[in-house]
Amino acid sequence: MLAEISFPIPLRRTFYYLLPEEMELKAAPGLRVLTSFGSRQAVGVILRVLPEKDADLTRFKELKSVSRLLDENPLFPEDAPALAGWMARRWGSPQGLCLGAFYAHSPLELPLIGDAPPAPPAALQPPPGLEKLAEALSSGGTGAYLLRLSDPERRELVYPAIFSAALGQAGSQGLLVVPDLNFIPPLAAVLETVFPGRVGVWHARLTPKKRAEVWAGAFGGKCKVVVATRTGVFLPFKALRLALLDGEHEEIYRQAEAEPYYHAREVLLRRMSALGGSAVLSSPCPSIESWGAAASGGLTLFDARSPRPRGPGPDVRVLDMSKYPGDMIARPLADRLRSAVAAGGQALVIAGRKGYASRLFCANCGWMPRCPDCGPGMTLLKTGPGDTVLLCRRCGKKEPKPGTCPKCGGKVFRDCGAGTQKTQEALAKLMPSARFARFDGDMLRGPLKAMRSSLESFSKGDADVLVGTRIALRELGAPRLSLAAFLDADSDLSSADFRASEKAFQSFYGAWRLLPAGGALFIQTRESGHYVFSRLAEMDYPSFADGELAARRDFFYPPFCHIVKVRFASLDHAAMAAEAAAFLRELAFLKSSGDKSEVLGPVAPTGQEKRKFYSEYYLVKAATEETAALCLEKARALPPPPRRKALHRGRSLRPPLAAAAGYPRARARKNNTI
DNA sequence: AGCACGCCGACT
DNA sequence: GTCGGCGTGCTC
Repeated sequence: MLAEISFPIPLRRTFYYLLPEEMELKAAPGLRVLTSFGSRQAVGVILRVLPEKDADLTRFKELKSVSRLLDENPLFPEDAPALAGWMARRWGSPQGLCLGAFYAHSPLELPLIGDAPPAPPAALQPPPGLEKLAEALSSGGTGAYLLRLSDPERRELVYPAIFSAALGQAGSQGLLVVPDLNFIPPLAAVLETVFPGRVGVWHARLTPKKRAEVWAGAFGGKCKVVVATRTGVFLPFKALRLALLDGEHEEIYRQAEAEPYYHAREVLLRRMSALGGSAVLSSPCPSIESWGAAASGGLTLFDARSPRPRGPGPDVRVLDMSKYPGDMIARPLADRLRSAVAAGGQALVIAGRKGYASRLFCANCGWMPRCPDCGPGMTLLKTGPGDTVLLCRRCGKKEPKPGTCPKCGGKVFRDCGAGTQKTQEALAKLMPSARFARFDGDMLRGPLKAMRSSLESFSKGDADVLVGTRIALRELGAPRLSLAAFLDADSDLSSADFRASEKAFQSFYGAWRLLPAGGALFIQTRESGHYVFSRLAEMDYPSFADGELAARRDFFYPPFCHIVKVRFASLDHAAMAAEAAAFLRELAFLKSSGDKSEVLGPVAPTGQEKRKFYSEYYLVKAATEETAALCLEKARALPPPPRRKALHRGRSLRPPLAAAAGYPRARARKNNTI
């Protein structure tokens, strides 16, 4: 008998190994094996056990034998190979890497499973409005729910009650996935009161010893609940009954930087459905995908916002920056900032993303160039030293920088858009005596201590002003917050991402929720006519989400289609064009498919003709998941153009360029959700 | 991914 | 003369 084995390597192939006779009966899909692989030993996972006659072995001179069977039972009762296969098709990564995500932390020798004490959880009264959800979860069975919470603080009340209701059965386990490392300690602490001594935490910064311990706790059942970051969706559980995804709209759940690509929300839903357990997606402002799923019945919506008689909420003011040409901080905001801080309040200032392309405007009248083809404001792009052009981030159109303002004839232009540092300097000038703290994306990467101390200085009240990027929002607890301001909402809105409006609204909404009734939310923009602002006044998320969903339907975007982004890159422009043309020929079948599937592009996002490196991408909007997967396969199967060895001679090219030199390689990946 | 092999420049 | 950097090819 043979075993078809998958290894955690970036290869889209599996390998056949001979099964020694004594393993023939024990071998089964989902079990790990130790084998010799090339010149080393490697752990792989059996996908299939098959007789020799069923495999095409003509290409091999000899078959190696499996050296050791590592497991007696699959680590994942939900069939990890099937889930990994689905992931591989859905996001286009090699199945071996997808499977590798599940098995990555499994020890060679599985831990002995001790008997877990069958302590019943402390029975908690479900919070008002959630009795039905608690009832549904406690009755067992399969379910997928969308939970709308009002304040972040309520999570610590609601989540323990939900887990308490769902995990009444002895041996059943729960998983709580959070978007941020900093959320783990407080949530683990409140769960600890329900399941004393049986709460594990899981994240990338665990020490090896702790990691092994929690892994074993989840696997063996000692952990009743694990509180985890994104990678927790791949943990093995003995009897997982409930998985709760906190902040389900957060972008962090999408892994797009390294293979395997995946979206933790979808993996979790799929996994719980395979297991026959329940999944709860929680957010104060659900993703439009989940909102759509709730509308179509895929998710059951529970609204658990506390009925708070807020009266008039915080003041929302959209400042049209074309009225304040040249100002980084408009006068009304500056005044309010000063008075808020003088009165002992705290202010949160959200700067545009660090390093984001800036916008050009006339210093005299505030006129701002817009894309003549599709409308949004154009961003400034440096093409060389002292050389800039205007770029539309939506369609990729480029325009020369105007010499004079077409509206007023002014000759002086300024650009806006500033990072957190520059912003802090400007604010310090405005309020010389204020104490500042800063929080941007870099701090998530840096040492935990630095991150915590920066946030704590604000949450404890030591700092008056926190300057940060959008991510500072979800980190925040601020006792005396009375003002929040977005200095440059346009950097979000002019993004090419079809999710731009959704993300912008979620940010505004997130800041608004942090504010007390007398507080104020300021938004600076040069796009005050943009439709997200028309819905800001009432801060009614459902009405925004309904409108957004309708727009997605009209313009055929997710969740109504599946998007495949295919990028071409090469040093050789002609070769790239040829490859792209070949790709478009392959996709000709879309037109005759009779559905709404279509191809957009090409878009050259960096688009610099003068550079020696070219790239462009296409967006395939596929009507079904299967069509999307097919397009992904077609892109991948494109014949590689002839290699040009000459380029590899002499001094070496750095890897990305080296890859581009030989192959104008097509890289494709699926980037929609649900 | 990892690992070996082979080609060249560099250094005891 | 070897050492080692990296480009290239292979893994049942």
